[in-house]
Amino acid sequence: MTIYDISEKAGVSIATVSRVLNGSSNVSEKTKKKVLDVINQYEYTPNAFARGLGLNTMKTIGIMCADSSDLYLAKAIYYIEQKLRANGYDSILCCTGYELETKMSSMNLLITKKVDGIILVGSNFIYEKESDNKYICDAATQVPLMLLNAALDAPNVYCVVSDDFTSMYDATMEMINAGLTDILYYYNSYSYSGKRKLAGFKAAMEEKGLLKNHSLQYYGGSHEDIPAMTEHLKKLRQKGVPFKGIIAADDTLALASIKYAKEMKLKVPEDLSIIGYNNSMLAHCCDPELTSIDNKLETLCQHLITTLMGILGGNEMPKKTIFSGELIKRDTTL
Amino acid sequence: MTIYDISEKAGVSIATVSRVLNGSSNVSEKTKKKVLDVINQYEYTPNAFARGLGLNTMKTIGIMCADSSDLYLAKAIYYIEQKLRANGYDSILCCTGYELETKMSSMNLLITKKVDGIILVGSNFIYEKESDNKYICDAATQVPLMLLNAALDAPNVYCVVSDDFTSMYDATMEMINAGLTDILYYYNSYSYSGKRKLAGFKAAMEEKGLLKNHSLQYYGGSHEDIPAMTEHLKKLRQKGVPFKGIIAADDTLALASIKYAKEMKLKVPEDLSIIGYNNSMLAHCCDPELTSIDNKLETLCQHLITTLMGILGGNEMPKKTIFSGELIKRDTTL
DNA sequence: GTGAAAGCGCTAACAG
DNA sequence: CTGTTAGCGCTTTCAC
Repeated sequence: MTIYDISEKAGVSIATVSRVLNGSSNVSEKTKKKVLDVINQYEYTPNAFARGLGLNTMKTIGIMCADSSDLYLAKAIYYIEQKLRANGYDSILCCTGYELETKMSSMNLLITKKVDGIILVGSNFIYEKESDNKYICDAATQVPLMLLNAALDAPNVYCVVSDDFTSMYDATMEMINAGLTDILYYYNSYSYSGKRKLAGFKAAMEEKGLLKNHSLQYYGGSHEDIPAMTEHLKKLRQKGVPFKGIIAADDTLALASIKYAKEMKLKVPEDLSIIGYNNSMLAHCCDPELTSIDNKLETLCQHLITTLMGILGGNEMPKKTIFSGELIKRDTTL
Repeated sequence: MTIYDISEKAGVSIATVSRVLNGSSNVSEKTKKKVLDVINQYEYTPNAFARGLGLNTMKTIGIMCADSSDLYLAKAIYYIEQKLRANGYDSILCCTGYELETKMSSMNLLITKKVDGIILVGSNFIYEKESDNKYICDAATQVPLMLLNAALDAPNVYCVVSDDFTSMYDATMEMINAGLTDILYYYNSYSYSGKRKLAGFKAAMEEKGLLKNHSLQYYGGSHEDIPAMTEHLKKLRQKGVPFKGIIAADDTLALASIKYAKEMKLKVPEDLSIIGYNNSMLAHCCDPELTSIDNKLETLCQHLITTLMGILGGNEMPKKTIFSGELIKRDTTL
């Protein structure tokens, strides 16, 4: 069933059918109804490929994320997909993994598929070495590139970020002001936002003259392996590293910290204060419940989509937007 | 840059270019190289829309899931997307929500977009009322429909399921054999697999003559609201419902059960045994760590994709495949 | 082994 | 207000 069949059965030209299909003006109510009746009768729907060819768009946006099963990324994808569809766009999802090479090939694939834009979810797409970010700039010559929680200054790339630096700075200050001096920063990523968080922590600690050699503790294992993280902390303690507070770059790491406290018979927060990041569902999963930084993910996503729609609509849009986070206090801090 | 440009620059016809592009036979090595050189030189890539129009496929599969941020569904999506791409297919993701109406509209959208197949992730797409499943059967007249952890006997729909009945039956028996008699089944879904699990529990309990009126406890609130689940259990105890064991249809519910035990100063597993379902990362998030049923999600996904690829390749494939689960014992059971 | 040409189904400019 | 027609870029017979 094509537009030709419909036009024939309705006794009009294909142009007229196309017009009613696209809600175009300048069709008399009468013929409009006539056409619509035939369309409904035969349950005709236009061929998306043909339309795509003519319009040079199929109204789809590529979403890239390293791992869609990561709690935080999954939530972001959920928001983004919903909001895109509310704007008449579909999403092609690409779980790229954490390797540059697979990211590049996913990017190419999306470009080849002629998506209208690409959203990079999460800060791990930006690399230290400028040349490693070339794949993003290249892609941006073809379609608008949106970064969620990452920043890159290049033509046609737009960033929406949470102010991780300030969030972390404030959280650290809060812990310091509660009287703690030995505070550990426990992190597992050198991504864009990872570095911002770390900088926020360092700034606060240095300001108070509390930063020590051992203050920064990097965990290099699997992102989901909580027992391994706990083990890592135990080793630290065995080595004699002292700490009364842990600020984690991620709720998972914070959860591992709570487990660690339990295994060491430390009371939380009396013996050990803990702050997490992301304010994910995990914050409710533990005992005591986790104090965590909320970075307003839904707001970020909403803004990102609004921006993208603006760009696709041909409007000038801000290249970078920053939202501030908020510390949600629960029971792992004094 | 089109195939015409290439053909011109290479001094051949577009047909020849098309042939080398599609790795067709019957092109002399010499002209092949000539064409390839031009293609590489201009970094030409064929227009996916035009190709789609001609071939009537763009090699994309629609993935529907109620909520991509649900821990279990997110994992499934991750596996599925990766395996699809490994087979040369892309995924269009649709987060449908839990309403029938939005599911139907998502389904239509995917059909309209002319995907090559649709995967329904999770058992909440199948309804009690047969007429409510019509949207699936209708869609299946257009493209193959794959159900993950759900079953529906209809033409062109294929199911890959975990044997939830047996998994739950075995787990229940195990708890009974450990000496418990007052066991609560705590669930939050009447989906296909939800009902299978429930049936497994009931079968075991009835077999031992232990099923009581209050054995089955339904939680109707938000899927992520752990405090609400905990509260629900407290109310139950206040009402005088006795239980020494909880079998949860979901790790989240099990986690809430652990929280409940803590708040009531009950020792786990001595005073209260708990078994969860899905063996998600949550099982490691709690203290004590959660005994949970693993339903081999990756295996299911792998098989589902293999089956789908077979169908798309024109092969006869099994309409329903069942895998069995496994109880992973940790510290919430005796 | 290669080229010419007929679609694929739709949109949009142009003519009436 | 409606119809005619020329693409959109590729695949695929069918000749040569």
